[in-house]
This record gives sequence, C-alpha cells and structure tokens, in this order.
Amino acid sequence: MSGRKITSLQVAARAGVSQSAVSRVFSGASASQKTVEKVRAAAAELGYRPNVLARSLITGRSRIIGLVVAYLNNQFYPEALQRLSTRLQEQGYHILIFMAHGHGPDVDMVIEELLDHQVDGIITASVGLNDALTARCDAAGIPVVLFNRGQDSALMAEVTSDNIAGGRKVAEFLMAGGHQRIGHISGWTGSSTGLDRAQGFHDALADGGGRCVAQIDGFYTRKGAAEATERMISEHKVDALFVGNDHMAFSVMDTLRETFGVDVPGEISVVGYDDVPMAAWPAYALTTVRQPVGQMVEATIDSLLGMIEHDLPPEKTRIKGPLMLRKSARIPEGWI
Amino acid sequence: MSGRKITSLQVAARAGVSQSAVSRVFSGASASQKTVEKVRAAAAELGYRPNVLARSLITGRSRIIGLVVAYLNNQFYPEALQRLSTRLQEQGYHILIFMAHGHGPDVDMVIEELLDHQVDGIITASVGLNDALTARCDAAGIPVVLFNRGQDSALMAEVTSDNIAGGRKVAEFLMAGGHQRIGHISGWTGSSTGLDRAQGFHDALADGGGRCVAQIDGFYTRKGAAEATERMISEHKVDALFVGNDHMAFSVMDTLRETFGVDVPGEISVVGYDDVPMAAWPAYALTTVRQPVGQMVEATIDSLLGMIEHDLPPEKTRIKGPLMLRKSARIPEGWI
DNA sequence: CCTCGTTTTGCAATCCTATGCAAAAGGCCG
DNA sequence: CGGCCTTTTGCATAGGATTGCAAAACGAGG
Repeated sequence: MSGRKITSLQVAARAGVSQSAVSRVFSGASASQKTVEKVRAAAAELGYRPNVLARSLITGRSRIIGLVVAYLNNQFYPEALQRLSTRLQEQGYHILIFMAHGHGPDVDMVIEELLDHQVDGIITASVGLNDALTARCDAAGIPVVLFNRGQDSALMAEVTSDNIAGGRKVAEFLMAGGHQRIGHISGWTGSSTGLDRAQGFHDALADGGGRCVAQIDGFYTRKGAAEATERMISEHKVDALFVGNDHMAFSVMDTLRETFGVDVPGEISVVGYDDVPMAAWPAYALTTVRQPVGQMVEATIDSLLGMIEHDLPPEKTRIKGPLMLRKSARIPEGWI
Repeated sequence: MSGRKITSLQVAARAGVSQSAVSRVFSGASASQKTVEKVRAAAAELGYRPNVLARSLITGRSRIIGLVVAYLNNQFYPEALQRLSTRLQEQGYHILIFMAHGHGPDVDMVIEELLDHQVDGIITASVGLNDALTARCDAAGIPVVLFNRGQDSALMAEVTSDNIAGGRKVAEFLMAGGHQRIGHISGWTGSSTGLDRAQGFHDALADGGGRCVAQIDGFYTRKGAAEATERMISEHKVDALFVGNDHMAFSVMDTLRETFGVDVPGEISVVGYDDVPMAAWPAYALTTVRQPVGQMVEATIDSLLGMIEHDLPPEKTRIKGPLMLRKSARIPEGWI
C-alpha cells in the first residue's frame, strides 16, 4: 500500500502550510480561504482523515457514549438502542456497547472499562449503579443517565415512564372491567420499574376497594412468567393478570392458551407494559401501557448532552404513557 | 474532586519509580516483584487506571470493533449483537455500534467514521460494501467480516448460513407435503441472502419437477411481506409460501389469519428462515430453517480475531442449519 | 572480591492532533 | 504611504501512554 497512515504533517507538507494550519482546517477553527482550499485539496489527494484518537486524547472528549445494557431479548431494548444510536450519530456521537448480564460485579467491571475508554457519558439501560460506582463516575466528571430505571441519587439523571401512574391505570381498567380475581406477575422487584408498577397497581386497587389476590415475581423472563402463570391459575384462580412487561406478557398468553387452553380475554384478561411493536401484532393484540420510546430516547439524549456540553445538572424525567386498548383484556363499557 | 485525571506519572511519583515502570506493570511487561507491588499499591491508593486512548494511539491498536447494522427490529440481529458483544468482551474487545439505514452513501459515511476511530476490525451485519470502501479498509489494514451477507471480494471474510441449501430444503419439504401452488416471498433480492435462498428454492423445485407460481420481493419488512401476501392470495391462489425470513413470515401469518381468515397450515403452509426465538413461541410455531446464530457468531469472531491478531487471510464460512419442523406448515408423511 | 551475564530500570523519543502565544500578514482609514 | 487593528499563521508544548536503547542493579560463579 501507499505509506499507510497519513498524518496532518504529510498533508501540511503537501499543502505547503504548517501542521497547525491543517489541524485548524479540520477542527473548524479560523483559517483563510486560501489555506482551507490548499489543505482540503492536499487532504483529498492523500486521503487524509483526522485521527479521532489523537484528537480525543488532547481535547479530553471522545464523543463516545458508553451504553450498558442487560437484556436484548426484550424487544423494548433493541428498539431503544436503535433510536439512541441513530440520534446520537446525528449529533456526532457514537455508542460503545457493553453487555452486563449479572447485576453485581459484572456491572462494576463494565463501568470501570467504560471509564478507561474516556467516554463522554454513560447510559445504562435497566441497570443500576452502586454508590461506589456512582461516586467514581462523578469524580471522573462523567455524566450518567439511567434509562428506564430509577435510583435515589442526586448525581445521576434518569428517564423512566411514569410507572406508578401506569400501574394505576391498569388497576382502574381491570376493576372497571368487572374482574374479581386480579393477579400481578411483577417485573423483577429488585428493579425500580418493577416495584413502581406494582406499587401504583396496588394503590389504585386499594383506592377502588379492590385487592390483588396474588403477586408473583416473573424476573422479566419468559420462563419466570410461565411458571408464575401456572401458579396464578392453579393456586389463585385469577380472571385477570397484570404482567410487569410485554416480554413476559407474551409468555403468559402463550402459557394460558397453549398449556391451559384458556381463552384470552374470554376467561382471563392480560395486560402488559411497554407496548413493544410486537404487542400490536394480531397474534397477541396485547392491551398494554405504552412507554413512549421515542420520547424517552429524546429525553435521555437531551439530558445527557446537556450535562456533557452545557454542564447542566442531572434531571429526573418521568414520561406518561397511555394504556393501549387492544384485545387481550376485556374492555369496560364506555371505554372506547 | 481530587485533582481529576490521574496519570501514570503521578503513580510513578508516589511509588518512587519512573513512569515507564508504571507503564510496564500495567502493560504486562517484565518488572521485578518489588516494583510491581509498589506500583500496584500506589495505583490502588490513587485509583489509577491506564488511559486506553493514549495506549491505543501509540500501539495503533484500539481493541475496538466497529459493528455496522441495518435492522434491529428483526430479532435475529439483537440476538447476534448480544452474543457478539459478549464474546468480544471476553477477549478484551468492545463494540462501537453504527446504524446504517440506507444502503448507499449512508454506509460509506459510516465506514469512514469507523476508520477515523482506528477500529481494529469491522463487522457488518447484513450490509454490503462497495469496492471503493473495500479498498479503503484494505489499504488501512483493517479486516472486515460480513455477517450474514456474501460478496464477491477476496479481501473480506464472510460468514453466512448455507442459504442455497436452506432454500433447497424448504422446496423439498413443501413438495413432499404435496403442495400444488407454491409461492415465494423473497428477502430483498438486492441481498445475497435473499438471492441465494430464492436460488436454492427454485433449483430444488425444478429438480423435483415442480415450479414456483410466483415470487414477490418483501424487502425484509413487515409491510412488504403483508402486501406480497395479499397478492399471493388474490392473484396467485397459493397453498404454500416460503418466506425469506422469519421477521416477514410473522407478518405473513398475521395477514393470512387476520385479514383473510386463512387457516395455517390447514389452507396455506408457511415456512420461514432464521429460526429466531419467537419462531418457537406457540403463537406462531413457525416451521423455519435455522441459522445457527451461536456458530455464526463464533465463526465471525474466530475469523476476525484471526485476521487481526495472526494476520490470517479472510475466509468465507458457510454454516448449515436444519429445517425446524413446527406447526405452520403441513408435515409430509414420514418426516418425523 | 571481581567479573560476566541477565534483569530491571530510566531516559527520551514517538504516536497524532489541538491550542496558547507571539510574530507576520492583511485590511482600512486618514 | 504610514499607522493601527484584526486575522492568519507558525512555533512549540501538551496530552498519556509504549518502547528501543543504554546504564544500573542484581545474581552467580570463580
């Protein structure tokens, strides 16, 4: 090949200017019309492009955002990832992706590695940070946004849907539908989202004079949800189920129909949470609380870039989403 | 906070050694027991971690792999992404992700940006590269692996399933099932996968004395597939459909059942391609050709790291996958 | 205790670009 | 054309690590 890496120095030589001139042209600093042209021409001939690493090293800004994500099998996350990535690309940022499977030391390592990479900011999708890590990120001056997870820390921004309100809506909807034995297969109760949804749900049931006959943790997995479903049927004789997210709700519907031959919503109503694209597919037609991914992504990016570029304080955003009425749950009179 | 960035120099000072000693300890070069201890201790107290950027700049290796991906709504890709990322993390690499939506200039830009980031290698998932780009990557000495896409270039490695054989299997299966009017809703015929599957399918039909009554391009989208389905029914009266991938096949089944009230497989058999997790869910129980994601990911990583670390030549891997018999297509006598 | 061979160590250069500073060039007006 | 103000430009340094080279330290054997 031709002498491999082309540096600003070579371009400078060819254009008959100094290296700093080249740098200025490519970093958008001031330069005379003439030099810009000469440099651009030389660069084009040589196929020069600035080395982002060197640039980052000196500016201290990498224009890379670290994304920590735990689940990708729940359709909500690919969806979010795609939007996040696209929007960030438009702003000249890129995503360095890290899978964190476990919830403990795994995450610690991953965050350390992110810091090593000098990322400008971190987004965690459904992953929490312990206090030590939070402190580290803060000390390193790296903003963090928790996506779809809440945490009691003034140091980190977070973007969630209004899970409590969402849970409430489901309760009101199911009560209005005249259901007598309402159960809840919760999202992992170690997560704020799982807790909040359950919380709102119980509160509204109580307010309406009803109660939840049983709550079982489904751990956000298909397997967990399927097992919970079995118990809900055999032990608790439910006639309605609020499931902590859509991903589990599909498993619940599969189990109900396939294993138990139960008609949904004829015999049992099922309501999910998220409104992933698949929820609208006719095979499930899942009634569910929408988490507006688009808005959540916008808020996440606004918040993160605000902290990175304008040193704004971390903010907690809570976005409301409507209950999407479909066919998996009996619809009360007058609700349409 | 305490003086912000901690450098090897500060660690050196505290440990009473030279900066190069610190570097040697952290880069695994030789050092005496005593220095290692002193340095480790000092580093721990200060919370020092090497700056990956600086390291990459001088070594010329970033341990970052660029991943270009077009679709994330097709469950096959999140699945692949998750595995790729996990396996690469184990090897000390990380993924910088780029979405390339269009097929043309979009990809060009994205690759240039990847090169700017000095990635050690590139994986493209269902995205092809034009000759100019291929040349650039080659000139920059950056290996490329095409994942799930083939291309006539000796410069790039590729990993696909054996799409021709897969297409053949489907044809044989449908003919054995006694179907008379077999149609094909192809994957985008601008893609090697789409073409090869169709190719194998047609070849085997011809070999068996049958023929395909119609082929319509579904462009890998739900919408495209739904429209194709309508025409297949109204214009071509098919009794079996081979669909270019699972993602579209779900749409086809939805359309058949919902819009036309057709029984699957009673009236029309549907066969997909990929065997994404959802294909096994009872709501679809899709008969489909499996693309062994796990093996494909392994092959991709082996190939890529082989090129990066041992300068091996690019290789073309083709992995066979079985036809998964489920319930969306009539099963011929004696096939189980 | 001296010598020789092997490790360890420190020095200094290198990777490539950005940027503060001072000098040079350019523009405008009288 | 000279003086003054604004841009443009080049020099030199910085950013944080790796690494070849030569000097220093170490260990063993005589």
